[in-house]
Amino acid sequence: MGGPRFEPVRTVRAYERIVEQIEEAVESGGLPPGARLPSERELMAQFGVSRSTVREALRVLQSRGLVRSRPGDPNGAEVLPFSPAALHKSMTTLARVDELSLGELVQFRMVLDASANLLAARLRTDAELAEMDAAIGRMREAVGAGYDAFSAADVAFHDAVARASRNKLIQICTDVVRSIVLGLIAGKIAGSDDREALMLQSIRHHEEVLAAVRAGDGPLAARLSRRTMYDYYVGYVPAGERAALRALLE
Amino acid sequence: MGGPRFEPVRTVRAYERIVEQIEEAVESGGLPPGARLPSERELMAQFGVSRSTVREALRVLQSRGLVRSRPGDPNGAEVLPFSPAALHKSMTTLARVDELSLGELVQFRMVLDASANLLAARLRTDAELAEMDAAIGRMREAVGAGYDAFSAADVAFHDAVARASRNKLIQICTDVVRSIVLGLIAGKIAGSDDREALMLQSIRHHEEVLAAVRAGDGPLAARLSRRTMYDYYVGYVPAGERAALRALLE
DNA sequence: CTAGTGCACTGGTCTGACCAGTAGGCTACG
DNA sequence: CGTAGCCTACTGGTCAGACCAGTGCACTAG
Repeated sequence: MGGPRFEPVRTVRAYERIVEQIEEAVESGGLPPGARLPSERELMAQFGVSRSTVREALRVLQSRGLVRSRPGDPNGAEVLPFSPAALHKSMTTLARVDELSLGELVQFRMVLDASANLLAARLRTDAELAEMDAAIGRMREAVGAGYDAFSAADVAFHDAVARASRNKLIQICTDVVRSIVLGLIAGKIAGSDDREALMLQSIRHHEEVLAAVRAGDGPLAARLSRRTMYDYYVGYVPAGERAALRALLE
Repeated sequence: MGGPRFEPVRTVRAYERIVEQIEEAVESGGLPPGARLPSERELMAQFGVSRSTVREALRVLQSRGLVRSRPGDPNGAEVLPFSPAALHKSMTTLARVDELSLGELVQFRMVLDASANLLAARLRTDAELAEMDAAIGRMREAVGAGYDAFSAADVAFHDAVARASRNKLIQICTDVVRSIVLGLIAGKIAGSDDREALMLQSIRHHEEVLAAVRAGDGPLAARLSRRTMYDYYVGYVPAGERAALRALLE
């Protein structure tokens, strides 16, 4: 030992260098959302590579949701505002390939929603309370109108709570995980016979949660929200996984 | 209104179709990790497109962490086991471009870690307890040895807790968010004067958390873990954001 | 039996071309 | 003078064919 410690050289593809440079420019704010990249032919001159290489770099950036290109657009690729689409994609992949069970997903939603409620109870504004109230109103109206309308109102309620938590990470993860869960149980719902009873129960539960948030009782709101979600989804979760969900209920 | 509702046609790029097909094969298990894709020249025959198109598709799949290709490999691209690398990448991007503050990240870690502890207290095995114990032991040894060793032991402890929660989503998000947080505060640490005091306090806190987990008291473990993390990171969080963190402490 | 050498093949990159789109200027018509 | 429509100069999407450096494997010479 001793002497100079050599480290293995990592050959870096040309297109990767391009990705890095553009990514850096976007993330540092040098290329704000809405800005345009030069055209591919221009980029190939600036980077001193061929168009194939430029295009491979753009494909990567595009798959990460950083830019979008449109054929014929004389302005070149457009820098996009961040969207959790890439996050969503990778989490969906995770759910599909890595045996992520419905139980784990619901459990994670319980964790997120409970935390959102805990924070919302302390930080919510009157406008946000009104928003939650309105969402519950729409849930009530949608009982006879079918699952889609009901689910949309339900989503709106939880979104309002997540926003009131003031934590973007909670908002985004809530959004991503929820859409995966809804995708997994889609189709298993329409056939349910006691659907209306479940809706009415869910509305009652949401009202209790909202009351706790309004009263500023975070721990209570968190506990109630876990219970609400458990009752709403437990029917879709395999019996063997339900114990793990119950572990989150005091 | 009425009549047939037309929806805008979405032109689908050729490379996107290829991505979809291969993605589907990977996610459905038709191409398990370790399997090899045909070579690019073979793929271009199978899909009936040019090599550039095949390559753009492979770049996308590669940036999503599904496959890896290596020049000269006579077997073609390799299908990878899922790794949260893509998740990590998009969350890092989120943190950089979307003004994700350190406060939000730490708050999210508190949520995740508390939930992991809550679950771990109910589900942990003796082996996992031993692992946590060993990690605290390494933290103790590392007090004099510098921040890196201490931090590594600390990470090991939280990883053990996350694994004991039996929820992969919690494990992965914990891992991703932690590395972002550590990246953000890297460098602000070495200079700290009261570093050793902070370490000793942290060890004491971890011991209390472990005791609660061992006793099976989930709510207590959750509360203590939030406090532990708050005390450890509050010094790096801007004063204006600390109130939001305290909202998570009862 | 082994050490070494080719060879056939891989992915990475380049060149140059064609096509279908788009935007914006130009023209001819009202 | 105003506008509808065309024209052109671009764009990105795709293709074909080529070269190179690197790899694994079979074959061969010792």
